[in-house]
Amino acid sequence: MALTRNTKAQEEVLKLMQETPHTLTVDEICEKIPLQVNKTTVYRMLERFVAAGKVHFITSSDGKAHYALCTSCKHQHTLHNHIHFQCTACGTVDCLPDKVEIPVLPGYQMKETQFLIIGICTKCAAVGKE
Amino acid sequence: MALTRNTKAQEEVLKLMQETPHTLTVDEICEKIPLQVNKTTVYRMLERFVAAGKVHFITSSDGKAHYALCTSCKHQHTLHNHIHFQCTACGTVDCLPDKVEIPVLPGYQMKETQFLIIGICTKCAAVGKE
DNA sequence: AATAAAAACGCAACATAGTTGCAAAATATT
DNA sequence: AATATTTTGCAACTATGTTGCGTTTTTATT
Ligand SMILES: [Zn+2]
Ligand SMILES: [Zn+2]
Ligand SMILES: [Zn+2]
Ligand SMILES: [Zn+2]
Repeated sequence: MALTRNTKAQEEVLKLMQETPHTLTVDEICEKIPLQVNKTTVYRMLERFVAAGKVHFITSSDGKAHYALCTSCKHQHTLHNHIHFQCTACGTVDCLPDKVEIPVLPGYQMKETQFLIIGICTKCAAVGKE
Repeated sequence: MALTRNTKAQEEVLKLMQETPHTLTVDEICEKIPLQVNKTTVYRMLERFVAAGKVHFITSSDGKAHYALCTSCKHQHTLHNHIHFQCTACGTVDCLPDKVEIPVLPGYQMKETQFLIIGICTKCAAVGKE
């Protein structure tokens, strides 16, 4: 399932995601985008991006979906073995360059992976020490 | 924050969790428990269990919380480095014995970890091959 | 056993994230 | 320009989880 049409809304969302150094929730996208776009539209758009392998998402511990462009995962679209860090102080969720060794699980069929570490990010930790 | 009082409801929930080989959601607990317990009560109960280090939870990719007793994590209550497997066929989420090497992240303060692999579990994969 | 304090519970109302159906608008194709 | 298909907006809805508050249960004290 690939993207078939170019729209202003899609362009804007992709541009915002390229310019943002961390993951974004649907609400954040709706807020920060210069164009007014309905949340349902953003949900369905992201669904298409994920299906096309352009975007992946990580579910934070409180159950919200955070979306990011697929940059380090050119070949394996589904098995994202990089780590995500959720900061409980500033609320951001980041894609980290650090990767995890995915173990072999005989008998299981892996489709997707989500590695999440929760804590205080470097910025917030630095502020705390001042 | 430790448990201070024993109640029928808490006993039943712990017993159910001990007897169940996979994680449980709050709704599943409310359904399967022989005693009628309000969902708010179960939520608060699990919150206490988690704070006491008796229980941990994993958030599935669709944002639901799945709870399990802490068995393999006697010492480090928060950093659960075992893997969780979410089956998209039967919906179950399991604690697997397989563990992940948690990388060192300089500058970050880790509090909690959630490692999730999504796919088809051994049981459902076997059924598919018949 | 009666009393009192604290913890746990139930209920209703609420908050939020995400979904669905359908009609309208935008895009690509002829 | 006409047509077919994709994408969008809206409103209503579902589901998970939370909050406030009054009541009940548990436990400790008298
Ligand atoms: Zn932070
Ligand atoms: Zn990522
Ligand atoms: Zn299964
Ligand atoms: Zn577990």
